[in-house]
Amino acid sequence: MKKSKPTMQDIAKAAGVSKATVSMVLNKKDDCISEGTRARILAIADELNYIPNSIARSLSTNKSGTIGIMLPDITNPFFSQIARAVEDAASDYDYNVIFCNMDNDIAKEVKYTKLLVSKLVDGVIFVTGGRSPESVKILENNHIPFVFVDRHVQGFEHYSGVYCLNKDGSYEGVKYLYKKGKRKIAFVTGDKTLSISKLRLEGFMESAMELGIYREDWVFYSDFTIEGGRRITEKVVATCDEIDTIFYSNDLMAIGGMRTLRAAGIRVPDDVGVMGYDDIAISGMMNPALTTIHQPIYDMGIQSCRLLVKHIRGQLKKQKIIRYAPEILERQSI
Amino acid sequence: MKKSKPTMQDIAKAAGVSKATVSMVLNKKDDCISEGTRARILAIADELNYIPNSIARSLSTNKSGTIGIMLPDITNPFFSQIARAVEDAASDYDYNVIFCNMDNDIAKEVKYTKLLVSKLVDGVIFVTGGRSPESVKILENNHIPFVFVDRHVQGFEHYSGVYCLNKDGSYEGVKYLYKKGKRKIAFVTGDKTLSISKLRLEGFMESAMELGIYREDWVFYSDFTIEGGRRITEKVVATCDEIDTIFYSNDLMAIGGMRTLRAAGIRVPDDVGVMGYDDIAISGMMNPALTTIHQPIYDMGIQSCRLLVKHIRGQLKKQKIIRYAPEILERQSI
DNA sequence: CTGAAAGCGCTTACAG
DNA sequence: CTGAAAGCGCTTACAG
Repeated sequence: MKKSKPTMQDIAKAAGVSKATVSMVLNKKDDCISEGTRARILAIADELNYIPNSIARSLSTNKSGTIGIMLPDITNPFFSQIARAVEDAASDYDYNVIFCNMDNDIAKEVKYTKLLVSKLVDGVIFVTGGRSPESVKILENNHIPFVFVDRHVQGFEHYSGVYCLNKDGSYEGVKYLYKKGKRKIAFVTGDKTLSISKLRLEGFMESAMELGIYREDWVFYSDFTIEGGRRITEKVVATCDEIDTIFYSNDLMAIGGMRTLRAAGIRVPDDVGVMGYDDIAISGMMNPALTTIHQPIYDMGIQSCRLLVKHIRGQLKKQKIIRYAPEILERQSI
Repeated sequence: MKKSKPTMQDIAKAAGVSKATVSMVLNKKDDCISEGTRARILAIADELNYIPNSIARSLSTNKSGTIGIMLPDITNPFFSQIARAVEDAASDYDYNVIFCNMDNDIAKEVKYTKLLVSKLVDGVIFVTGGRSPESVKILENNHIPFVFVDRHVQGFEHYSGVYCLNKDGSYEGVKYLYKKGKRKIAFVTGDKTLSISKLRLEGFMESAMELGIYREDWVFYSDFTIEGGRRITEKVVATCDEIDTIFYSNDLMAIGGMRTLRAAGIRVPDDVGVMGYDDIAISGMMNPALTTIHQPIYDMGIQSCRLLVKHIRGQLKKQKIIRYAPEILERQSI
């Protein structure tokens, strides 16, 4: 029942050595410490339930042992999956992870970035295609390594990141739909300022044009949420009743959309087919199960963290970009 | 282009004052600093893009400004919702949050707890009804405040926590089903070692017995995941074809279960009704939309963080428990 | 094989 | 109104 946490000093006193010696054995830099001293120190540390003060450690070493992950919203299954992967990988390297919900809000982004800098995070995973390069610049000025996942910040295309080829996904998606006999395809894209929105739209347009089925008035804009999907689908239903397929550029919108279609008495896939993008965990549970573009979300998270750790350790001379290929996952909504 | 982060010393030198003075103005404890000095210091700090080193600050103040949240799996919508709420509330108080995925693994739990202690977290939100009190004891020994959410650790029932009355939920749920004409109800409970599993089962049993519809062989055990729901549902379908309802003790299992029922050609709600528990965000999007027991998940998260902060600030003399009442949310699966 | 000492960047009484 | 000094709990050359 000691009033406060034991320190190295306490152990040192009890063992009759200096705290330098204690530090060495506790950090396994004890090549040259006698077996007896080491055993004694270890025993005392154990008995005292000693837990090192890593804040003090950080102050000397200038490393915090924590990384940050900045994402739009942990509640979105896509991001929680990434966060999970990052944390799993980080944990293997003995890093903790601080998460920050940005909500696509630049002010929040900057505020959090500064907080992470002040906490001396060793690196950050950036999963928010902020319209503003400000936060990234702050990181750079403070020499904190970062890697993008899924989406990058404008002007930082060549920095380290892990992506899944977005343009290819929607490009191939349209081809698949065409092969399935679909000719009247509406496309719903997300937040215009995001690189992934643009890329997915580009892929759609290119493919649809090549096949001669592109119609400008069948392209709709919404945001990447269930609510966004519901809202825009009402509009799609109201404005064009001749379409045979809705291709949503993420699963969350597709899920919201299917709900709206159902409420409107439109059957999926009989009356209209629905295609998603991402393949979040829940998509296979929908009724009908959602046909979508699969991305290896978990793997992307793992790789991003490994990449980050390499940067932190200085094992990478230059920026590195990892690209995955998306795959069409056929289920029942087409 | 300075090689390393500017410190208070740098500002002090540039302003021709001591770092004590700089510290005071930057921390707004500047009642007695002349307007001129303050302005000068602020201007220099701004020009240098000074970001305080909060690690150093922590070492002096013995507070880290971060809290930890320990949960089973951030990928589970229930927990990501809590995590989101906690982070929102924490952010209002200028706390960062570190999240840890426990996976119901005691070894991980203990490891993470020590890590959080070593990082000097100011408090922790504990959302994992660990079978073992070990982690909680470590927290206690190190005088780190914690509050439970949703589930508590055995033997710590009287510690601060935020709960939704679990027994009441399933108790009322059965009554509701009975009122709907259901008499042959199978109940699927989760991990036996968790307090919420026991409580929900108790509520079910009590209610079913009162109504004279309890059948021991209609109680099934699985775990709180989609996969767990799928697996157990196969068994339910195989062993009893006379049941008219399956009451799952969380939504994730119900969602998995509906998938299995569909695959088996069993229609919901026509052939068998399905009832969930939790009301996670996705439940309303299912087809049929899931009838479930609503819990105010987000609010619970917010309250837990506020409670924690009060503990941290020493504004609470004793432990405090907040209880919410669950509500039946009628949708279409019954 | 081990200790004394300086330093990491702050905060906080205490003086003046 | 402001500065000098000690201290937070570690790590890390450097001596011996």
